[in-house]
Order: sequence, then C-alpha cells, then structure tokens
Amino acid sequence: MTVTLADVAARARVSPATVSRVLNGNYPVAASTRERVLRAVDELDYVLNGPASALAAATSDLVGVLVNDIADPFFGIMASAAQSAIGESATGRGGGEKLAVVCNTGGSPERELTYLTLLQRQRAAAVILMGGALEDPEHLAATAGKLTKLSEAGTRVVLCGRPPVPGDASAAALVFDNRSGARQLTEHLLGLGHRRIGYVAGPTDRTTTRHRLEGHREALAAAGVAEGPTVHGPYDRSSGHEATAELLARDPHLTAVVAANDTVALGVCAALRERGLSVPGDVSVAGFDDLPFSTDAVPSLTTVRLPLHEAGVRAGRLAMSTTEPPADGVETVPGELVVRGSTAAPRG
Amino acid sequence: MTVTLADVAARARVSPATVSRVLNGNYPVAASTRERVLRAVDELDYVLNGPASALAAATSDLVGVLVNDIADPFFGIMASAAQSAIGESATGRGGGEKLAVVCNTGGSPERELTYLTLLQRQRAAAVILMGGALEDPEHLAATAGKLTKLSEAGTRVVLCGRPPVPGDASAAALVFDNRSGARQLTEHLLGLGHRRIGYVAGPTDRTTTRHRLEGHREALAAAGVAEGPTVHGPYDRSSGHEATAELLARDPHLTAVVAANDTVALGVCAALRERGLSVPGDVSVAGFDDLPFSTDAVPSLTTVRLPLHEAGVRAGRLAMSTTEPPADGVETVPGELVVRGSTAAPRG
DNA sequence: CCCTCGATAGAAAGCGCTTTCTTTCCTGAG
DNA sequence: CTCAGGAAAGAAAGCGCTTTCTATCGAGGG
Repeated sequence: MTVTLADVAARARVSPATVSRVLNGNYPVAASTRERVLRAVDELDYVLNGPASALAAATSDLVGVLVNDIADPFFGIMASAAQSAIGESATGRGGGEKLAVVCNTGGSPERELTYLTLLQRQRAAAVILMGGALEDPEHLAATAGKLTKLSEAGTRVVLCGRPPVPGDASAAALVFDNRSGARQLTEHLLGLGHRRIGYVAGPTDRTTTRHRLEGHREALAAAGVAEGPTVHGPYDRSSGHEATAELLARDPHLTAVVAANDTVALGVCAALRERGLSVPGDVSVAGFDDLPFSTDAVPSLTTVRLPLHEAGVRAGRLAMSTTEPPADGVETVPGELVVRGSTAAPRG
Repeated sequence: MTVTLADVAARARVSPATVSRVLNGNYPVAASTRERVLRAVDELDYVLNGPASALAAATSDLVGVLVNDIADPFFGIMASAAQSAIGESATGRGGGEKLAVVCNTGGSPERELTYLTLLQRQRAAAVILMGGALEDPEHLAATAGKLTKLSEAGTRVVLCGRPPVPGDASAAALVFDNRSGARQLTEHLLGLGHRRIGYVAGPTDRTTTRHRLEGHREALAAAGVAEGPTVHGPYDRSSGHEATAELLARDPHLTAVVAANDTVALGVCAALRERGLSVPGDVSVAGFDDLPFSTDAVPSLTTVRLPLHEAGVRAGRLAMSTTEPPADGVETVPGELVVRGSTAAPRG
C-alpha cells in the first residue's frame, strides 16, 4: 500500500541503509548512487515516515510554539516571525526541514501543560513559550518540572516574553522590558500634566500584567502622584470598553487612561466616545505593544513599541541553535515610547 | 535514561501489552490491574513515546491547520475556534487528546506544499486548509495530488474558505459566500447613490480575491453602472493605504471605495484622512469580514460579516468526525451585510 | 464432576527507519 | 606485483509501541 524505504531501495537496487543515508545526507554516498536513489524516490513518490524516523533517531523535526491567544496579533506577529526563522535555518538532519507549529493555550494553564506533554510525546526538537505566565506557584512548579524534563530529553526550550524559570538554567529566555516601558509611558502622561490616571490592567496573576502595573506605579510614586483607579480584565477590546465605565464611575474626573495593551486601548477609546468624551480632548488614552492598527486608529495611539517581529525571529533562532544557551541566557528586549495623537495635555 | 512502557510494565508486574491496553483503554482490563498500572505510570512519570506509538498504530494524534497568515486575526479567529473544537472532541484513542497545530504558509504555495508533506510524514490524523487558494493550475494540481495522497493514507482533509478540489470528493469543504456578500455590499453602495466606486482587491490569482471581485462586478453590471478603478495588493493595511493613492489618481472623483477586507479598509481610511478627505463625508469606505476592531474604527466600518468563529468550529468538527464527509461535502457559509458609519450617500 | 465459554493477561511479531559494525572494492605506495 | 588503507555499500540490530494470536483461570451448564 504505502511506499516504504525498502521499496525505494529495491527500485534503486541498493540497500535500505543507503537510501536512508542519501535522504539524510550525513554520510558519503557516491554521486551516481545518490542520483539513482533520488530518482527512485521521485518515481515512487516516496514520503519518509516521520514517526518511524523519529523513533529510530530518537528525535523529531517538530518545533512547538505555544501562545496564549492565537487570535491576538501580538502573538500572531511573534509566532509568524519565529516560524520563518525556524524554516530558514535548514541546518539540521533530514534535509533540515523543521515543522514549526503553533499551539494555542488560550491562556489556560491546563492546556499549556497538556500541549507540553503532547510535545514531549512527539519528542519535539524545541519548544518556544510565548507570552506572560500565570503566577500561580503550583502551576509555575508544574511548568518548571515539565520544562526540565523536556530539556533533559534533549528538547530545546525558549521562553519569549516570560521570565526565566528560577531553578532552571537550561532554557534560553527573552524578556520584554514591560516595567520600564510602562514607566516611560506614565512619565509621559505625568509630563503632560495628568494627575488623575486610570489603569485598565490585564488578567490578574500574570507576569506581564504585574510588570506593566509595577512600572506604572513606579512612575507615579516617583512623581508623588496618587494612584488612580485600576480595573483588571482580559486582553481584548470589550475589556477596555467595560472597564472604562467602571473607571469613570470610580473617578469621574479622570484625565487619562492607560490600557494594558493597544487592543484594550481601542475599546477604551470607543467607550469614551460613546459617552461623548473626546480623545485626547477630554481624556488621553495610551496603549502598549504598538500593533499595526495602532497607527491607523483615530486618534492614532500613543503606545510603547515592542519589537515583536525581531523578538520572534530571535526566539526562533535560539530554538534552532544547537549551541548551549548563552550564559544564564536571559536577554532583555527594550520597549520604546511612541507618542502619537491619543495623548495630550489635560484640559484647563 | 528515559522511562519506557516496559519499565512501567515491570513495575506494575504485568506485561507491556497490558500497559498499552490500559493507556489506550480499548480493551478490557481488570480494575485492580488498571489501577496498579496507572500508579506505576504516575510513579515513574511515564510519558508515551509518540513516534513509537504512531509507528506501531500507523496513525498519530496530530491535526494540522494551515493558514495563509497567522498574524491576521481573520485566520487567528478561525484557527483558534478550530483548535478548541478539536481539543474538546476527546473521542479518539489514546485518551483522544489530539494535538491541533497551526502552520503558517504565509500564502506561499511552496510552503503550503512543504507543510502538507511534513504533515503527511507525521501521518497526521487530519489536515485543515484555511483561506483562499492560489489559482495557478500547476500548483492547484500539485495540491490536489497531495491531498488525495493524504486522504488515501487515512488523513482527514477539510477545506475551509477555499473551493473543493474538482476531482476529489474525499475532502469536506466549507466555503464562504464571498460572491454574494460582495454583491450585497456593492448593492448597498449603489443604493446609496454611488456611481464611481473604486476597488482595492486582494492578491491576484487567489480564489477569495476573484470571488469578491466577481460579486462586486455582478452588482455593478446588474445596475448598469460602469466599473471603477481596481488595484490589487496583499491583505494588509499598507496595501489599502498605497492603493488609495493609485485609485484617486485614476479617478479623482470617486465617491466610494470597497476594500478586499477590513484591514485593507482601515488603510484606505487612513490614506483618505491624510489627504483631507472625510469618511464617509467625501468618500464612503467598506470592508469585508467584520473583524473585532471594525466596530471600534472611526468611523465604524460597513462590512460583510463572516461567521469566522462558527466556521472554525465547524471545520474542527469535520476534521474530527470519523464518518465519511457528507454527500459531496460542500457547505456554504453565508455572509451578512453590516451597515455602519463608514458608508453614506455621496455628496449632493 | 468435566467441559465449554467468557474474561483477562501474556507472547511475540512486526511498524519503517537509523546506525554501528562489516564487507567489498579500488587506489596507490612499496 | 603485493598489500595497506580508505571510500562506499550492505547486514542487522534495535528504537518503543500496538496488536494479533494464545494461554490461563473461573464459573456455570450438562
């Protein structure tokens, strides 16, 4: 029924071993033989049996990219970049083609663990975890354990946008400087003269949420300004939309709102507009990430640009590099304040 | 080093066969034995070797979801929906956990084929192709061939948002009614009184692009209105941005622009605004897809809503169903015109 | 009280590939 | 002309699991 290595070998009149060697290109094979084999492969339309090959070689060409929300361009951009970086590095064995696949955890710790196990099952060549982690000790420990197991089994582990695992130096980590970015953003608002600033934070117990919030508070504290109302919610537009009502209820005199990210900021703008408040005339709004649509928003969004594409590429490269992770392997990716039309000095 | 089935068997004092049966749950095993085995699995922290299992069983628990652009929420939403539908259907063997992974083709036919081969290698349980296809005969044939091979090898094939393969009835297909949606949209514009309508189309030689364009032309023809300028480009904001200049150069008196999708429409709006033209005061703009951000755009976007989430879920279910595809297996997903603020009657 | 049948568990044969260990064959040095 | 040495190809032993085919053990029925 299906064509196997042996069939190809028979047709090319060589041994299965030779065919394998031609396909993997890691052993000298005479040019004439190679050509004969390749022709047979072509004629029979042979496709390597991945599982068999992975079993025998004790490693597969699968690379898993775990993201919190695949529908969010924040992850889409990074994943896409990582995927192309991985695809390009055709260095490995078996023609080097790695199959980079992205897995959507939906932010659920259970699914994250499930995917990690599944990837472990497949003997994945590498795993990239993208996005903030849940700060629950129990889950943190479970994840750390899994990651250690994976490293031990030879799977490369890369963290992108989440802090390194304390006990484990085997994973390379790429962290965004959320704290400093958030601080700059709030400093910008303070510099404009804002003193009543609301904050729409991301989901509770997430590293990203906490770091951004801490940066915001640092700036406030440094300026001796009291913290305004804060509301938590998911990273989507409706979260920003709903939070705005709450924020305004808690302090009707807010002059600025900082959002967890650009998507949320858009929801905030919409809610403000619905209440007849103009941005930035009545209330200034700022986001985070600088997603592509932020430029086109009306008004265009003041935000902190994160080099998502570069970070993705970097993560992909780290996942591919066979070398050990750089000493202690934590690399910080800076954010850059981008001032646009959605922030201005408060009225009066 | 790594724990194998045999180790578990030894510890539970049963044969490897029994352990396998407990794990797969498809054969009667006495409760006491089962418990003993499960305990051993737990104590040894055993993880099934996927490749070995796939090799022996001649099938894996991998489901591939191919998308044209993972950074585009259009695909993100569908992929996310499909993935959860697949995750929920824990019906299969081996605990039923399927590993749904998304592969980013970037719209490149070569990468599409590469991923298909890679998935074929892995003996994927199912493959879902999302998004329009390239209309190149050669590539079409190559893809069709691959898909046939996959079906023959027992891989379920589902097409979502792309027309069924002519010769092959083994694949289930879900198609969006792009033509009719586009027709309604243009009819809406015509109804408002527009007669000079520009069109920013998607990439050439893509089914989605062609169908939407055809719907647009049908409406125009039915109303006896001459076709306005048309520009092709990718499905991103800059495409809309750049195309607008071209459109306006070809007809400075345009009163409306229809964009390939919402993202492109946003770029069009931005470009118009930069030239001092108001939307919809001077020029009406319409999009397609109704992505989440379209409601919040300023002005909010008139568009054609596609039930992306539902379609994704449907595709996921089809991929999981072990039953043969429904007779002829083509299911049409309708689009719904959503009129919002970006379209209005042309000026005087 | 023997035998048959149903319910469990074990034995063992692969699944298709990689890779070590050999063998073969040819080239060039002595 | 012989022999060492190296390049290229083959033989064969698994990799870890699934799954037929058997074997075993009780429990009823005759």
